[in-house]
Amino acid sequence: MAAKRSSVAGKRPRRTGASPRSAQEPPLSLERIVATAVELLDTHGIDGLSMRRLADRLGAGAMSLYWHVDSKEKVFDLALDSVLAYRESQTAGFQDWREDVVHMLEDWRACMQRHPWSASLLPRRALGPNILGRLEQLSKTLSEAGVADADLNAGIWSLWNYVMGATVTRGSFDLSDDDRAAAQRRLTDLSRLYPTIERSRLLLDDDWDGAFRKGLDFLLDGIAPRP
Amino acid sequence: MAAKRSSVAGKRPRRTGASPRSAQEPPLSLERIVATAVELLDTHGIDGLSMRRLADRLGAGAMSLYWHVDSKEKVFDLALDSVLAYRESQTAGFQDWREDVVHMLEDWRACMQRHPWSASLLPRRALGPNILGRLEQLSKTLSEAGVADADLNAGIWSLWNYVMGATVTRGSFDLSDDDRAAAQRRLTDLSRLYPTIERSRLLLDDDWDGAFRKGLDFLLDGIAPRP
DNA sequence: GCACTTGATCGTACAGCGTACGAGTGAATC
DNA sequence: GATTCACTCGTACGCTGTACGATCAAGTGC
Repeated sequence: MAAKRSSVAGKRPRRTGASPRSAQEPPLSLERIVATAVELLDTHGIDGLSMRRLADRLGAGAMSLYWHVDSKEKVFDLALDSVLAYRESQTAGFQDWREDVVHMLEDWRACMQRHPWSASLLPRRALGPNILGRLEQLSKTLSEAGVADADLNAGIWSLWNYVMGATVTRGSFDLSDDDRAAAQRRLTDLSRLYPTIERSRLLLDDDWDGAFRKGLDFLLDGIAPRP
Repeated sequence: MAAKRSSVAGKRPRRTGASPRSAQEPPLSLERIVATAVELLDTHGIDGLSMRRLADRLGAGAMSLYWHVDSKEKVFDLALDSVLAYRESQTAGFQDWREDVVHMLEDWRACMQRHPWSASLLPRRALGPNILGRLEQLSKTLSEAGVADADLNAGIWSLWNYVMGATVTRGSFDLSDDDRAAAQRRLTDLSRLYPTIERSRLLLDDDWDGAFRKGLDFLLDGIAPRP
């Protein structure tokens, strides 16, 4: 069971194995597999990724993937974490800790927005290095800002939850133009049932970025250490 | 295409059709299908629901389901919304609007916690009546509490996102005892990489309810109308 | 040069999936 | 008695993830 390969790739390239492939096709590697999986996910969505398709794109046989990877699940986990790579310098070091947090979380959200399938992968137990790294960064920033120890974990989690929720919600509520028209019609029909929603145009408003920022401010108002 | 049945069930029961089933087996109905799907999801998880299995449990042939339901996707949508049924009276009418909101959102979260598979279904475009109803209730409460119009939608979304995120996060971070031990070990190993996380025991803390409540308070602090 | 191990690839096969299609059934209606 | 309607279901197709074992190239020990 499990892959035969140890977690790290062998050092020497060891000229490619049995494959009589198109001669100069590069050999399989975890990196190539993950990168191609992301490609496939981006273009064909979460149902468009199958092991056979993935292997095809790599010019390999389907079962060859399993030497590098335990299972399809693992491919998903790796794809998710790979998409969340980050450079610390980009998102920290401003004057204000609030600004730091906003940058970090907006960047996180932007990453996931670029790869809409990633939201579907969130409810899985995947703590890759990038996810943990971002958590650490957030945690450190809040801690240094002077948030009380008793509030620290709750603060981290609430920010975290907020970002997760925003990306998940966006996936389910961001409507295509057709959907929008249909929703408009349906909502008008149903304005008796949902008058407040209808009046505020909650479902039709599409300033997601603005709303995200505003909600973040609400949250930070509550988290900020009291004088 | 699509189901031949119109959205509402026929009025007369019209004694059961061709099926030579075990005689007094009740006939198929949308309600029975959805209820059984939820059962199956609860016991076997999201991958445990297949149309064949579902039909088996109902004492029917697999293809019979498709007269009542467009596709498996639809079953998911219906199952999700059915689990989110609510009674308005249970979650509103307290003195304080904040208390109302807390009750509503804690109830929402509890519903989803009872059916862990529901978190995986969130990133889909499913606006069932129960989801919309709860949104409406939240929206109305905030509006009546005097939240400024300009802040209203952002407030609703941020609360919404927070709850969504909390249920999704819980799914991915709530560890079994074995996991917990492994994480403990791994985290200690990696405490160089993630010192702040390690020190705050962020991943080991399991007072989810408390943290949820606390984060909600942070958010409500920010949303509350200023005097 | 030869046997053997190791790293990597792949073909075949299996069980299961969602569902298109069309046939079949009994009751209601004309 | 013929027709229509509401509903059920068997078969079949193309697809899925992956277990198993065969295969081959390069490296190692003699």
